Amino acid sequence: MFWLMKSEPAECSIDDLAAAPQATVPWVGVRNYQARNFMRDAMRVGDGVLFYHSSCAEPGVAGLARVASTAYPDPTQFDPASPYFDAKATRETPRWLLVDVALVQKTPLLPLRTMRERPELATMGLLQRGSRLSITPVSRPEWDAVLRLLGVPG
DNA sequence: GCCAACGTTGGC
DNA sequence: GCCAACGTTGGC
Repeated sequence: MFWLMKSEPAECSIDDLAAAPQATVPWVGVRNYQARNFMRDAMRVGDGVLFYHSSCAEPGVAGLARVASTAYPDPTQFDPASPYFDAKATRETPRWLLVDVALVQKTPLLPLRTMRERPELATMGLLQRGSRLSITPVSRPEWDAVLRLLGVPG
């Protein structure tokens, strides 16, 4: 399958991902059940990921990545010092899961503005009215269309 | 900073 | 189970 995953570049940009050990980061901080369930139930190692920059000057797809692990507990939920701390989570019954995400390649930015202009992308979850989900599935045709716009060979 | 849209919480 | 209040997201 294919996915779009939002990251605030102030938190973890595509360059931060590239600079991480083995160009891989644990996708910490997801605190939405639907997004968690995608990671827990539907993601498979090797799935393609559109790495999206959100809440920034130039929102858009900034690179390609892949799912690099199965789901496991997000350690930040147990850390009282973390902004992602969840007092109701315990190590015995963790509430939040994550997957590791590995860089495939940085790309030229495909701006959100451009994506909205493209009819072939109109079905993307990201572009639906009121959509806020930080992880959304991407269909094969949507994936192919994005790669074409990025100038990346499929 | 604004605000629309959505998710969560908690009283009842 | 309902639903109002509140908090968050995220583009603009």
